[in-house]
Amino acid sequence: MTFKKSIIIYGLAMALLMGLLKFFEYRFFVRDMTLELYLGLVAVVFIALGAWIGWRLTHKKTVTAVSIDSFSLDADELKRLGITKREYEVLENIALGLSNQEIADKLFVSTSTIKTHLSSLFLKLDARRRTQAIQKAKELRILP
Amino acid sequence: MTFKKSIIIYGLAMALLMGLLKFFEYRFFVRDMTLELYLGLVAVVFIALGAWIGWRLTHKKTVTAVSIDSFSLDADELKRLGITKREYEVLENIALGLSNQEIADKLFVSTSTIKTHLSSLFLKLDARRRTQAIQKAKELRILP
DNA sequence: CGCGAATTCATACTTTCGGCCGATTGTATT
DNA sequence: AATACAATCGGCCGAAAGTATGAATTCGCG
Repeated sequence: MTFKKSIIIYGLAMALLMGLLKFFEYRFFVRDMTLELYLGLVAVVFIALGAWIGWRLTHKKTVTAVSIDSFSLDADELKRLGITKREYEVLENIALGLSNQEIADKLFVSTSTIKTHLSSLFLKLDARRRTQAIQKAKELRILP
Repeated sequence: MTFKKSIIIYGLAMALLMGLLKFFEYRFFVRDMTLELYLGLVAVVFIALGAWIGWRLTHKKTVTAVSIDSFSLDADELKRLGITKREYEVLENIALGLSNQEIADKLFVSTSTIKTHLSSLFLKLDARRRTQAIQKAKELRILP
């Protein structure tokens, strides 16, 4: 459904571009436009199209996700805070209301490990309690 | 750091592309390659570059601003669950990440009272931990 | 007024959390 | 090889959270 639609849209866009190409080609021969300028125009147009396609392809999913829960993780914020994958997993799970033991079982590690990850998280989020960590994470938009 | 790196990478890619452009231009004049073929090549290359840039730019950091926090407290739900005013105040404050002591100070009562309210809340929300209570309250849309 | 619900508090007890150590392993990076 | 970091685990200890129980108030409402 969505895929077919995309194909059609991209096809139409391509056709339009090809038309533009021909148009410019015509002007090229008529007005003796310089080759460099012509190429520059083509390059700019196609780089824009490419960027647009890239954006569409990678943002399709995000857009639908947004309509569902209006949340998209900001990976930069995570990097800025130095929060690792494993730490983030623990963060997600305390936000679900799980205890250290439950998270340990879920992630197949010991509670000691969970505690270590939590301690790191508290440092990085400047929190003293798990509830505070959840709150701050939501403010920073790294949790829904 | 990462930003600067990106700039450099993009710059190098651009330079490379420009070199290719010149190379093809040269071949165009020498070998009398058809204009269409030349343009096609340019188009393909730049569309690829554009797609790549688009992918990089959007995949790196997912920024989604939209979310018109439309939260309206459902008083009916509170009544249905039998949650009292005071209990709800405590619920709000644990969601802010406060400790029992902090809530007690804020509401001018003792921690014993906070604990009592929390126990009632846990019963009514079917939770065993404050984090779980917060999670369930959000699911029930009685907390933003 | 009197009844029930809400709010308050306390004491004793168990469980969970969090801080503060230290340690090992594996994986990149240099 | 050396350095850095992520991920793992453990012990100890005090603080916080949560359970159970009982009881004293205050407040709304018929």
